[in-house]
Amino acid sequence: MELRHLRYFLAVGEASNFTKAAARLRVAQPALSRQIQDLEEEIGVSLLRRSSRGVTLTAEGKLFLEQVRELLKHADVSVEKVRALARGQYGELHVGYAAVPTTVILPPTLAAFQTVAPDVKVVLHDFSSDELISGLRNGNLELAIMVEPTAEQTAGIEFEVLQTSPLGVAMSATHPFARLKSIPLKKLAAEPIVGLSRKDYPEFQRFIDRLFASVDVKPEIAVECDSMSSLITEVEAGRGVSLAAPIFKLVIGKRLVYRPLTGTTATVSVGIARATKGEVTPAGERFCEILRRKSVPK
Amino acid sequence: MELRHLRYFLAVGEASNFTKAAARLRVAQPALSRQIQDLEEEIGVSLLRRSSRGVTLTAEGKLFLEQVRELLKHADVSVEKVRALARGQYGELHVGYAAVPTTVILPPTLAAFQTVAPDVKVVLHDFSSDELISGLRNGNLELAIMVEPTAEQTAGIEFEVLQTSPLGVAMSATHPFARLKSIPLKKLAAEPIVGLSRKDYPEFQRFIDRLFASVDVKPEIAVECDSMSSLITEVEAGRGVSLAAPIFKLVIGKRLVYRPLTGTTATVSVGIARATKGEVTPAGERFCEILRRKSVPK
DNA sequence: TACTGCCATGCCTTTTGGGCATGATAGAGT
DNA sequence: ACTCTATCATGCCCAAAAGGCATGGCAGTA
Repeated sequence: MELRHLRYFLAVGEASNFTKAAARLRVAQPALSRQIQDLEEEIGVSLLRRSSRGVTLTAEGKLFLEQVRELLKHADVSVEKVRALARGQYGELHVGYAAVPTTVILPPTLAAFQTVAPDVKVVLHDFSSDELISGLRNGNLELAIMVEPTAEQTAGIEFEVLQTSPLGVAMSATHPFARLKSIPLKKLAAEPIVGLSRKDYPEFQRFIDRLFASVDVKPEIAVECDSMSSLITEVEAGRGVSLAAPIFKLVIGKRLVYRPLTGTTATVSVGIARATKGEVTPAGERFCEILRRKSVPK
Repeated sequence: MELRHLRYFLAVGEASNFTKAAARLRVAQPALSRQIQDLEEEIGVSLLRRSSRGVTLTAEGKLFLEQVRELLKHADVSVEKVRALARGQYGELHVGYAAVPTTVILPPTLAAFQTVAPDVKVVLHDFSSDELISGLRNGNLELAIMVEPTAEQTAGIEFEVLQTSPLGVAMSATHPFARLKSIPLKKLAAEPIVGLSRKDYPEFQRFIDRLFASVDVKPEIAVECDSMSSLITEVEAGRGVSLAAPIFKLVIGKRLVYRPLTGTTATVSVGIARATKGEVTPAGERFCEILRRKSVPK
């Protein structure tokens, strides 16, 4: 039994007439006749009652016709799904992201992506840097949108910068720094700093080190937080100030005050990370394209 | 695209190796290679990654393989269903029945049928004679197990007798007849009779007429009931006595008393009715066979 | 380096689907 | 009643396509 038999049977069943069905199928009537005979012989059941005024379906034929309709539909849909997957318009896309640095780009990217590829299920994973990297390595994540990882993390990981921003400082409104328009690096160096956990965010530690190397100080890390919300709470409570990028303003609301950092040219970059060996699906590629487009500062 | 392509792809996908898949399919490896190439070309997506150590599925290939598994399974099941339908082991069987006359034969028949054809959904319809006949005529019923219909009803209906029984009389325990061992027809003729409605059970009226023609009396029909339970209630209440077959004893419990009727050789027959033109499915035929077997008095 | 296992390609054979002409049949129209 | 016409089946032939065999290219392995 081949799909041809089923297609032919469907045509005959719907037309109740070999001649017309044959015309619709663009084959000669005898050829069609043969194929249907072969089909009936193979399944061993007579599906049609022939008369000199057309054909009618037997009970078995009716049942089979239903089944054949479903079957051919299923076949079409299957092929279409595979094609859509290849075009990046079907499937699942697991995207990891660092919540704070992506507050601006991620929502419009998602929206744009969903209009372009509505049948792709985007699964978002809000992870720490460390979890993002290991997610990429073990294949649970296809892409991660995150702060540039450190050299150790980068093994087997590709990183593509999307946006680079200057640095700033976040502090509680009652902190003395809040009266300044901007904070010089030297002043910051003397202040206790609320940081991110070494374990989950190794790049933070490295970054701090490099930043303060220029002024030859090792700042005091007052506390290491394992999430942004804890960090904000700690800063608000006055345990210290925090390094931040301008985007940080969006998530601190009125709880904290943000001031630019001067006396340094250091910047922080956000971008797309992916496993060097990991295959990126067409859907992933599309997602990246949109990300790049949305990242161009207007 | 033909089922062959799908079968071949399934084999290759499962073996991850053309050569082995070809062996399993009993075709030469190059032939298989070609078919898979054709398949990939047709759907326009590469499904396999060839290497010199076998093949691996691409993401698209994995998706397609799943689909193909379902599809081929579905095809098998469909054919099997059609064959089962042809063998009378699948489908729906609408059987109408007269509740009282079939109390003995129907349950064991159903039980036997369900062990023989477990995948046939038997749909039972407890109808009046009139409803049974029209059900057969309009095709809602394939078979009906009922009391022999009258000549008018029989147009376009075939009837096959299963069991014939003598007649008796049912009455309340306090009725004077209850003290007799049997009731002569002549005595019955003088008694008010509780009958069945002319509309729903036309054969009842005819039957009464023929029965009493021999003694040349027109009995008084005290009340016409439209169901057996009403009839029993009326008889129990003393509105009159009722004609009955021995089987009636099973449904009256201790509410009524049953006595044989003498002075007549009249009998009542129960059997299978079907539409002369209506096609009886193989399942229906099987059901009839079992009915016949179960109807042979032991 | 030779070897082995794998898949692809080229060429030929076999199978089979399909076209054309024609036959058989039964209802419709005259 | 007879022809006409529409319908499906059959016989025969051809062409397309599936399949087989031999072989080639490639990569990991002994």
